[in-house]
Amino acid sequence: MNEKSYHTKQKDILLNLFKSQPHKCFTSREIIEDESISLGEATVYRLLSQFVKDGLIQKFTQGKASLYQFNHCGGDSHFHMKCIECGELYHIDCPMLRDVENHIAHDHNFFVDNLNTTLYGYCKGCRKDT
Amino acid sequence: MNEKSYHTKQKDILLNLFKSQPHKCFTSREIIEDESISLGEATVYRLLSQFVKDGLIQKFTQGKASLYQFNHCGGDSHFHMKCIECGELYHIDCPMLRDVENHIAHDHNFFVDNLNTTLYGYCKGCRKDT
DNA sequence: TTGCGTGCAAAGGTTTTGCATGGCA
DNA sequence: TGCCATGCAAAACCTTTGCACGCAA
Repeated sequence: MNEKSYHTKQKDILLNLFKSQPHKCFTSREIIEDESISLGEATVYRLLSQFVKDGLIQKFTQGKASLYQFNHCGGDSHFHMKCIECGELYHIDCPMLRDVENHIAHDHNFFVDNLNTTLYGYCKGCRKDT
Repeated sequence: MNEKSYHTKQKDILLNLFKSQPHKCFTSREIIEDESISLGEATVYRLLSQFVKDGLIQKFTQGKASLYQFNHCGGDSHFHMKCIECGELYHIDCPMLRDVENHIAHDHNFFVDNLNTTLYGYCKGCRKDT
């Protein structure tokens, strides 16, 4: 809107972090503790929510902590899968899952928001422990 | 599996709360502050995560707070979908979703645990607000 | 110069953990 | 009687807020 916004060094630094690893999900902690960045805690949170609002990055909540990721392509449709055992987060971008979304929408009248959805389960390495 | 577990008064009290309002979502705070229950804070959290693990209740993370709700359906295989807008929980049991599980397992090496997975999105009635 | 942005510290809220006691089997 | 469960308090986290100073325009 008509918000006055300054262009600061900190904004560049943080945005470049996301751009440098556009497929990586960052936790706020990870960013705050990054020595090569060294931004104030409050600043990180303020910039993150600002970026989210501006559509530069995406936020999704996973349990207690939030994850942030560069938004490479506006409506990029992919799912997240989190391993219950090791905690690793996986991305899956596959045409079949789009079909699933459509199927659920048409046959079950539910419109999945894959940005807010995380599939839980076990990854290849952790499966044996089940 | 070979976990020793005692049957306690507190477990009954908490489980009965969920059973008494099987469609209601409770926040941890709500439960802790319920005078008629009066369970210790730590106990509530411990029992909640225990119930979740046992499949007795389901946990949803919506924004900051976690929500807990009775899980009517024992261990059978189907997915849950929760409307972000109205909070209603839907069940979906459809052969296609089994195919999806298999697909993810075979082609993406991830083994979805549908008991712990909830799809978030908008139901038919709430979709217009999106 | 103006006033937004930053960083520090403190506050606020949720969940976890340590430890002594209580209660089930 | 063993040993898990409970409850209290403290700790551990994540995130927000207040405030003085710094810095962009």
